[in-house]
Amino acid sequence: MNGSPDPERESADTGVPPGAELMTPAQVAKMFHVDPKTVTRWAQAGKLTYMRTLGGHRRYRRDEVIDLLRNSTDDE
Amino acid sequence: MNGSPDPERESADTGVPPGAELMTPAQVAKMFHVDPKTVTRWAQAGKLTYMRTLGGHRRYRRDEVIDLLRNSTDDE
DNA sequence: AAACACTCGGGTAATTTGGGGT
DNA sequence: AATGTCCAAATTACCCGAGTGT
Repeated sequence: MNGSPDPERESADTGVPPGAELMTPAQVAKMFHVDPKTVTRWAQAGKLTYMRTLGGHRRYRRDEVIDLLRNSTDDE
Repeated sequence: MNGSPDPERESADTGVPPGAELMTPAQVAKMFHVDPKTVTRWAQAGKLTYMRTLGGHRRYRRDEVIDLLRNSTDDE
């Protein structure tokens, strides 16, 4: 039989470090209470880092959004 | 100083060459923050190479997924 | 053998994209 | 300069029942 016990049946380690999780435009838009289109403009303006799905949709980094939200939520 | 435990140990056990490890649809989906079904569409569209289990389930190359992720990142 | 999570298909809503205009 | 809305096309998300689990 199998000598190995079962060290790991389902490794959840996708290689995605904490803070690198991605968000959809709608998610970010709701956090700022703005239109998703506005979030897109921020991304295009280079104010927000993003990556794209293979279909071309943008995905935003959660940690960066949180950081931006902090800076804007606190009246500078 | 090395905080990293050890990124991979399966290759030593299975004899699979580095970078050739396979990922499930759910794993890939989490990395892109999309639905597993979407990953399937990418595969069907030829945007992602895949193998199949004997039962017909798709498996993706971690190597290629990581590369696609890095290339789609708009980080300058 | 049974149970549970995940994936397979298809089909149909909801979201996103890009450009243009207020 | 910055934001919200309208449009059409494309992409993605959720629904189901049935099969897989290197």
